[in-house]
Amino acid sequence: MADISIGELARRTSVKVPTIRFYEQVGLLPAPVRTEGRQRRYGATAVARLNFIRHARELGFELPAVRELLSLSEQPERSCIEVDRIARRHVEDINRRIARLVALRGELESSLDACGHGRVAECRVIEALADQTAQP
Amino acid sequence: MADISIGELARRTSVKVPTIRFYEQVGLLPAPVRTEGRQRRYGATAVARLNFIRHARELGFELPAVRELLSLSEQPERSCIEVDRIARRHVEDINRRIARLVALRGELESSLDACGHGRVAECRVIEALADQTAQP
DNA sequence: ATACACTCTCTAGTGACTAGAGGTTCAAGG
DNA sequence: CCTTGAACCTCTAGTCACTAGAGAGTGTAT
Repeated sequence: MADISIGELARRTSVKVPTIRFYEQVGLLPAPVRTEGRQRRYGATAVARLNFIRHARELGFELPAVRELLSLSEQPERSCIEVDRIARRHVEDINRRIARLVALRGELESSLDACGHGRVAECRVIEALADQTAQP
Repeated sequence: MADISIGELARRTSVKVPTIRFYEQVGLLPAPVRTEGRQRRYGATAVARLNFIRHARELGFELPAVRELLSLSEQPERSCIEVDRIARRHVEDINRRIARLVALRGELESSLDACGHGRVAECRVIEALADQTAQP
């Protein structure tokens, strides 16, 4: 594959141009070769690496985790256990977030159900918020 | 209630001191009276307002929404419809987030299930990430 | 040769705080 | 009254993962 510009790389990976530069800045992508006019030119490995990053980000991995996964993926002879651990930790984190959101939704929906759409003075949603339930 | 210090307000509302100052800075809390030495002193209304804010934040409302809810709660004669709308929009947002997280978890768990804990070279999790599935 | 889309660097902004530096004030004990 | 020390003050900068914009330079097609 001939070298491609940053815009073309963006098109092929669905990652925006400023984001690509940002990834380079934080060391997720290696600095590419440049034209005489100092424009970036990328090859096939950059496309693959950036797709990997994008997919991991879509799955909700944070950048430090992406960094770890990238570095593991470059050591094909190592055991898969670390990868497994990172992914499992992430699944647990997702589970916690889901549980929290479900609880929030429950609390909100029950005040909404109780809301008679009268005046704000009698609004259950507002009441629920104004409730003094801080522990001392 | 006698006036209380920012630290005491923090204790009574479980909101950290720097966060209280931040809320004042962004106009969520009115600037309180000060002692001669320029220290903040709060009354009962500040405790109530900050509890309201804290509870709304715990429910996942963002600061602009909290601002709206606060302003509505101060117009007790108005209809409750606006409050209802804000809360319902928020429930929908929570639903979207839950759906997304459930989908992510599914994708992650199926790669984890397929992972035989061998070498990274055969790791399904890594494979799934490296998959070239960007739309052109 | 010119047009113009693309690229460059750099700075600053987002949301909702959090952390730290360096200095001042309050309340209690001696 | 004096001292100690916890709590307070302001201000700046950092977090995360980008996003937006200014102002200048480059590449390519006609």
